Amino acid sequence: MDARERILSTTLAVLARDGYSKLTIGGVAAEARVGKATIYRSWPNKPALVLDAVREELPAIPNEDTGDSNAELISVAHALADLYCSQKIRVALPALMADVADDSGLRSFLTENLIDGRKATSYQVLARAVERGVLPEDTDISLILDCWAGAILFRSLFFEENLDEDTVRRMVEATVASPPRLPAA
Amino acid sequence: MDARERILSTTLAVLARDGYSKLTIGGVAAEARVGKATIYRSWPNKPALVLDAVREELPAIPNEDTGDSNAELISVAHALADLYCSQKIRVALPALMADVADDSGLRSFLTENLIDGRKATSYQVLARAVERGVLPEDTDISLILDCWAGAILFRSLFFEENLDEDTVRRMVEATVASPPRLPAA
Amino acid sequence: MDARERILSTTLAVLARDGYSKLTIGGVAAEARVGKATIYRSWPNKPALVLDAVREELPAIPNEDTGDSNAELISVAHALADLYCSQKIRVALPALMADVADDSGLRSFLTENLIDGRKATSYQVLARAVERGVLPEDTDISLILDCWAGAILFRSLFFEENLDEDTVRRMVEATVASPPRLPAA
Amino acid sequence: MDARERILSTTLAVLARDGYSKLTIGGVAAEARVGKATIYRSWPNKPALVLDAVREELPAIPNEDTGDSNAELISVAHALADLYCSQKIRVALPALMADVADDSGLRSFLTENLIDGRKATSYQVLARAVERGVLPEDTDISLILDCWAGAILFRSLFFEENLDEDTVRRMVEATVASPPRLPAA
DNA sequence: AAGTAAACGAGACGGTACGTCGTGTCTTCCG
DNA sequence: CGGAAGACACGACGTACCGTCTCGTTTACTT
Repeated sequence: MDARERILSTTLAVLARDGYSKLTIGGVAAEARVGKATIYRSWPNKPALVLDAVREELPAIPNEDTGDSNAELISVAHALADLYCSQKIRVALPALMADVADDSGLRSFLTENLIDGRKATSYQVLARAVERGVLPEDTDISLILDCWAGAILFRSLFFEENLDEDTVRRMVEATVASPPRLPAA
Repeated sequence: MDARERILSTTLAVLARDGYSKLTIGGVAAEARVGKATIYRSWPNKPALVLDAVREELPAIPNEDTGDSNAELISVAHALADLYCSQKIRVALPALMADVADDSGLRSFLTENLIDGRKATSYQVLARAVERGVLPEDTDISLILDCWAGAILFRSLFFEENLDEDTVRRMVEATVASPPRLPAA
Repeated sequence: MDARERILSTTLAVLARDGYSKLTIGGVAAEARVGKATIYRSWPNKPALVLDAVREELPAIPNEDTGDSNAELISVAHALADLYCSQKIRVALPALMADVADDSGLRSFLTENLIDGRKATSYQVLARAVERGVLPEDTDISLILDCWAGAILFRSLFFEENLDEDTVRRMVEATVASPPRLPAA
Repeated sequence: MDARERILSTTLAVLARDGYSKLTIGGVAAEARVGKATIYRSWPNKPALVLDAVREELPAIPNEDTGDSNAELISVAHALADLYCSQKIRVALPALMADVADDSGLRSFLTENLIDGRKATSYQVLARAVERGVLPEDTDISLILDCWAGAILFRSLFFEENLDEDTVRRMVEATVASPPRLPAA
């Protein structure tokens, strides 16, 4: 087990045990039996380290073409819920968002790694639904996705409440019944 | 101008000028020509101070009964957008959410002060729309509000993008055309 | 029991209980059920207060003319030992000496109140011994007194050791046998 | 020039310039371009730091066997005078004595470092005088030394007066003529 | 007896120093 | 010779007292 692995897994362990604010580069180094410099050689600061540690093994968005767009849409929404309600994300994301405020490089890194890929995948699923006529031509796909993700994240952040399966389904059904449209161009 | 006022207004000024992470209790104290102890006498820590400073003069949710529920719904959504896109909130909210993670007392203080009141007011407006038949009896009002707020906040946080007037309108229209329903009970 | 008395006796009590360094004006005020300003109205600072509190009821130097100068000299030396080994003095004097270093007004107040009077009295006793021929005409009385007081204080300060009765007697006897002389003029 | 040296020499400089009471750990750190933690890593508090800084380069007690015990005794007394009247000691010792009152560990450190060694050396010189018959067999050497040191220190502390050469000589002569004896055992 | 002034308790206030902690850089020394 | 160990400069933390300053509220003296 090389240093990098030990550092990342220790980071996750400390994060889960002590939370983000009590996680310290020095603390992780000590616990991973690693010199601080070894950490700083690979990551410029705490949010970068945490982001790197958290990034992996998060739920992905399913993009299998099953022929049944309704089912696909629901599983996309579920995947979003799984993502934003995962323990790692709940513990680290708010703090990362905050720490990242001073560092636009890190900000885009975060957005690209956690958000953009999943949004692109989700977009493909919804675009397929449009092609199939399940959603109208002028559907504002991006807005739908942000509503879904936003609702999920919002409840997670402020109410410590995860969207349950049924609620996700009702939200998706309502959206499908009448999705937001793109501007008239 | 007494100490409390001087502290709060200095806090807002520093927040706007330097951002949350560079705001320091000692710095605010010095700039407000106040002893640090005077701040600590009234607020236990930085997030509490910032929250208190930020809390005031944020846009409220309009709740006038105009007879036109469609217009009312749109102005509620606009008010939410104004809230979550206000400079104060954008600068402070992510950091507050993060700092608050270790302190459930502060967490509920934040939720109660920034969220709950506005959600309750918004709820009344939507409930009126239900009474008038603009929205169906079994509308999941709370879910609608969290979708709206979530979408707005999500774009603000990750894309530094504020929902423009037209987008808000399209989102509301889609919701009204087919709102999410409450579970079958 | 008026304020002044309450303050002084509380000061002595705190001094005995907590030592000089842990004695604070605010603490004395609280314990004496007195406002801090009431203390500051009468004493400019902590050493002044403590000095005032300590000053009273300290052993005086006996100056009775008994006809037996040898006995008188020994009781003077004993009185010095009693003074510098008294609990009040041991607790407060070093700290007073230190605090007083920045304030020459207070320094002379201390010297005058604690030292000068006793030294003058002691001087009289030794001068009487000179008159009687127990000590030679050119005895350096002042140097004798400073040797005695110095030895006592020195042992008290550095060795936490009080000069016992026998040691005092032997010191005095040696001095009487061959006292230091004044410079040849 | 490493940190330790820089700290100690800065401490001495500040001590001489500003006095003990205005010497601050933070101030020394800033002036020595050193972090406060670096000081606290090596010294637990201000008196320990000052004691360590002051300890070096203080006059030592001469212990050369010249064959002339009278001259040796006088130079011992002179060395004591040089010690207790040295600027470093005058500035720091009273405050050290005071601060040390709460910390018996530091107290013994002080005593051992400043006093005991010199007293032991002085003792040897006087013991040699006893061997040579300059002083009687049953001389209370320790009491002599404490008288000398005490007189010197006493005048330095309370009268800001240093024992001049002649006075030291007269004090020593008187002592030699009739030293205090040990208890009859 | 009422009115007024002084002294008082309580404690907020601006400041200064404290001693601790974490950061990110740098050096030392061991395997 | 790469990496652990940790010293280092820096700066914020939250606490404790300082000495000053308002506040009301007793007291106790004047009228």
